[in-house]
Amino acid sequence: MCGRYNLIIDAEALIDFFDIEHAAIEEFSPRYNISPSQDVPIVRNTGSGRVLVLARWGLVPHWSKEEKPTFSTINARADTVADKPTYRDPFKRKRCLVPSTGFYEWKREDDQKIPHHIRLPDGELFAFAGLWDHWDKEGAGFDSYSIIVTGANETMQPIHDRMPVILNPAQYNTWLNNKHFNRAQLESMLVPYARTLKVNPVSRYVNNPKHDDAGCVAL
DNA sequence: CCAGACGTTGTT
DNA sequence: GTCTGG
DNA sequence: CCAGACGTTGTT
DNA sequence: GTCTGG
Repeated sequence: MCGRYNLIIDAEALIDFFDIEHAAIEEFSPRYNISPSQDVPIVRNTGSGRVLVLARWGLVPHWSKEEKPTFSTINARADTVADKPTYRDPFKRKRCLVPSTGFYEWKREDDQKIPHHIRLPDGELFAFAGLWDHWDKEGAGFDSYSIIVTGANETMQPIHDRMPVILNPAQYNTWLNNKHFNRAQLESMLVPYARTLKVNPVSRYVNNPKHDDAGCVAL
């Protein structure tokens, strides 16, 4: 599972790394502690280039009567994403990239839960495989998204048995091509990350969603 | 047919 | 214990 | 994911 | 909107 992550980078680097055609966000400050329900940058493909937009973490299906779903949609299981009513259509036509520089998982030890920060070897930018949808009510709509999760890879195993799907840059175009749907090809991308990750225990400071500074990635 | 769910994880 | 808010 | 609330009425 | 359960 993935219920908290960070995006410690400035807008310029984000736009550069993801080859963004149009950035539909006013401004962006590095985020150390992104929580569900918050508006966060995601990358979508419009057909004429990639756009960076703000979307709410926790996918609200277009058919939802309420502005908030009555069930958790922050994550979608890789093995059922093609079949679940909430994710089936987004999987076909509304795939997105969710930029990140690291995520947090809580390791259970006895009766304690110790937060860990997981990132790429050099803390570089990467992307989770995501799905989005648009909810609208009398013109007042918004975009929201979910992060796809799968089993843990070798590095993650000691911490937690699940992890978010991390895509490689070589896969971005195929994942974002919402005009072409090949279920088997797309599902083959939703696997545990093949490379080694860096895992560090951090202070419980990160536990509080109100905290959003460098203290979140320190011990 | 209509009503009600639509999700994930962890724990018992 | 369980739900809501961030 | 964790933190924090979890309730009602009447009065200012 | 669409599927499942009754």
